[in-house]
Amino acid sequence: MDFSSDSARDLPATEITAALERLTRLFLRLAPRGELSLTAVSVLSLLGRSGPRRLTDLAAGEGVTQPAMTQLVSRLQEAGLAERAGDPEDGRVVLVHVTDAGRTALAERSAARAALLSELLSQLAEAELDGLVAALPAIDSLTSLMPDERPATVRAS
Amino acid sequence: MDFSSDSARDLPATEITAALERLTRLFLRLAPRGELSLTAVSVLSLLGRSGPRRLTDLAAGEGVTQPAMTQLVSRLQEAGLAERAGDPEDGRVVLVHVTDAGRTALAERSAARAALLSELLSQLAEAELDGLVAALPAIDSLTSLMPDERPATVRAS
DNA sequence: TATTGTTATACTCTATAACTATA
DNA sequence: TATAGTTATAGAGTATAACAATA
Repeated sequence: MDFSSDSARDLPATEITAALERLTRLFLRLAPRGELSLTAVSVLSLLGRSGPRRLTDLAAGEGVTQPAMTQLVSRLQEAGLAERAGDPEDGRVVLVHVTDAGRTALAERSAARAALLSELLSQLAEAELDGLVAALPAIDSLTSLMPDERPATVRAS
Repeated sequence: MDFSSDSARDLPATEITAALERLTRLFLRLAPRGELSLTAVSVLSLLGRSGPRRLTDLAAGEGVTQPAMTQLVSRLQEAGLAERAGDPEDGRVVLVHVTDAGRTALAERSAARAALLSELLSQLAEAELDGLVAALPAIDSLTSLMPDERPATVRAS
């Protein structure tokens, strides 16, 4: 094998960007109406994995403003998916917990999404699917490289 | 090589779904504020590639309602990125054109995105980058499999 | 009548600015 | 004073329903 030429390193990021853009659009349109927003999913998922978090930390981690997180948590709370609790060590702090209903909703959503995507994946050629699997490590790395502090406005269409 | 076992076909779609979901979120947060929405980009891109289109066709193709497309085109027009023109053959029809400013804005946005992503890609190991490139055909197929008629509400966080 | 597009209205999610409460 | 969080208000983008104009 020749490791010195034709490296992927030489490929313009433009191609990958374009592909990711189409993929993002596909993924957003895959969502049935009335579902949890991507930020909501991300928050519930984090709370489920790592336990209660401060509202400010959640806002910073998700790249949204503190008021936006206040409102998201309020919506989650009204839906019974999360709860606010005080911090005994600091009266100003709000600790956000995921509820059992929140865990259930998250699991159901994941299953539904996987089913939808599964249907699409089943239409891929074997080689294409292998390619997708080969990309998983890169996706893991990329997403862990994501800076937390970017306060980007997320617009979805 | 063994093509009969350990096929990617056997992998749970759950893993791929989760990875693509994280990737989508990363990509959405990569966007500087005040940018064009994904639908706007998709519309301008289509108009640039294939020429003027009817408003109804654009709405169907983007999976949004006709009123939503009316409003998007109005915003694009106010921003000078697109224009409305009548169809001499059918007085009811509005043909949407991209302007030179629209082409420019699209090109600049693509370049900016590619630059941001490039920075992240440069931090990947060679093998990871190769894996990402290997996934491009699958992403192309997936996005072309996307049904046009899904009227999903697009929520981005 | 059917089709094309717009207007009216409401909802979700976001932002910035101003505010309250605690440290 | 500084920090944590909320409230107030506005804007983008979407939907459904009702409408106008043309075929």
